[in-house]
Amino acid sequence: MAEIILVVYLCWVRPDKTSSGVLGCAPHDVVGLPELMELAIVLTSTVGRVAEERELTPMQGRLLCGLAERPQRMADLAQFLGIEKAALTGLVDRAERRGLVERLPVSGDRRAIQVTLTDDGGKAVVAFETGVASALDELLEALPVKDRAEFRRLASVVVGAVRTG
Amino acid sequence: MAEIILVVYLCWVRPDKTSSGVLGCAPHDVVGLPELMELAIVLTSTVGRVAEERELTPMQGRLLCGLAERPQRMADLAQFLGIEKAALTGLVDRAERRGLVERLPVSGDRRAIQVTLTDDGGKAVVAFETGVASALDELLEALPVKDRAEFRRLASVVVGAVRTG
DNA sequence: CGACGATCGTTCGTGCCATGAACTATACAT
DNA sequence: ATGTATAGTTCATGGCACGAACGATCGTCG
Repeated sequence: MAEIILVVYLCWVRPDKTSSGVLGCAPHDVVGLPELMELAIVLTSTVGRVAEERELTPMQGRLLCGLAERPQRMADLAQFLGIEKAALTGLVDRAERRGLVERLPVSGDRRAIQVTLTDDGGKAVVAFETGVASALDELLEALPVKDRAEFRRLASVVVGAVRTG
Repeated sequence: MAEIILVVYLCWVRPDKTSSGVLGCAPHDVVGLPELMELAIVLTSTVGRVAEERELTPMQGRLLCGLAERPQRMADLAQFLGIEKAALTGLVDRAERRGLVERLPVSGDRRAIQVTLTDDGGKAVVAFETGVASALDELLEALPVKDRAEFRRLASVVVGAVRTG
C-alpha cells in the first residue's frame, strides 16, 4: 500500500494536452510507432462506421465481401477471414438469420456446405463496398492530390508483401 | 492462479490462391477500395499479434498506452479510446484483475477515480510499444528505403486530419 | 467388403468488447 | 435546501473469438 503513494506522485506530472490523439501511444514518438498504429485505428474505425450505417458489423462486411467474390465453403472462408471454423459457424448463423447468406449443399460431399449470398446479401455488399470506398476516399482528401495515388500505391506494396510473405 | 487469457486476432494470410487477399473485397477493384481496407486489416492484425505475444488484447494495449501518457479519469479515457464509459469499466476491471492498472481516488472529487499504471503495467506497456514499433517497421521493410519515411509522413497527415477534423 | 484415419462443419464452455438504460453517489448552482 | 448535472457502475443483450470434443462423411487400404 505504500507504493500507492508513490504512484500518486507520478500522477501530477504532465497536465499537458496536445497529446497524441486517437491512439495516444508514446507521446515521445520514440520510433515512429504512432502514425501507423493510429492509421490502423483510423482506417478500422472508418470501416466500422460505414458498416454500422449499413447495419452490419465490420466482420459481417468482410464475410459478405468474401462471398461477393465467389461462394465458398466454410473451411476456405475461415482461412480467408483469418478465424477458426468454430467462429465462422456463428458468424454465418447470424448472417443467415438476417437473410444475407444461405447454406447450400455441395454435390459430391455431403459433409460440406457452400455459403452463398442471397439477393439481400448481394445488395448489402454492394452498398457496403461503395460506402467503404467513398469513406476512404474522403480520408485521403486530407492529402494533396498528387500524394493520394502514391499513398495507395505504397499501401498496396505493403499489403502485397504480407500476402506473399 | 494466473489465468491467462489469450485472444488471438491473427489473420494469417492465405498462401496465395490468386484472390484478393486478406480482405478479399471486390475482385474487380472498382474504386481502389481494397488497398486501404486490406491495409487496415494488415496493420490491425499486426498489432493484434504483438499484443497476443505479450498476453494482452489489442484493446488492453491501447488502454495501457493511454495511461503511459498520463493517468486519466474514466470519462477522459473512454473518449480517448472511443468507447462508452460502461465498456471502459469492464476493460479496467480486467486490467486491474491482472495487476496492470490501479484505481486511485481523486482528491477534491469523491465521485471520480484516476486510473494509473502499476509497475507491471508500466513494464507491459514498454514491451508492447517496442514490439509494435518493430513489427510495424518490419512491415515497412517491403518498401524501398526512400519510400518508408514518405509512407509514414502521408499516414500522419491523414491521421492528423482526422484528429483535427 | 470392412475397418480406420482424415476432413467437414457444429456444439459447448469460456472470455473479451461494446452498447444503452437504469442506478448511486457526489458536486454544484441557485 | 433543493434541484440538476456529472462520475462511474451495474445489468441485460449481443457479436466475436478460441480450443476441445463431437458426429457425420469421405477415402484409402487391406
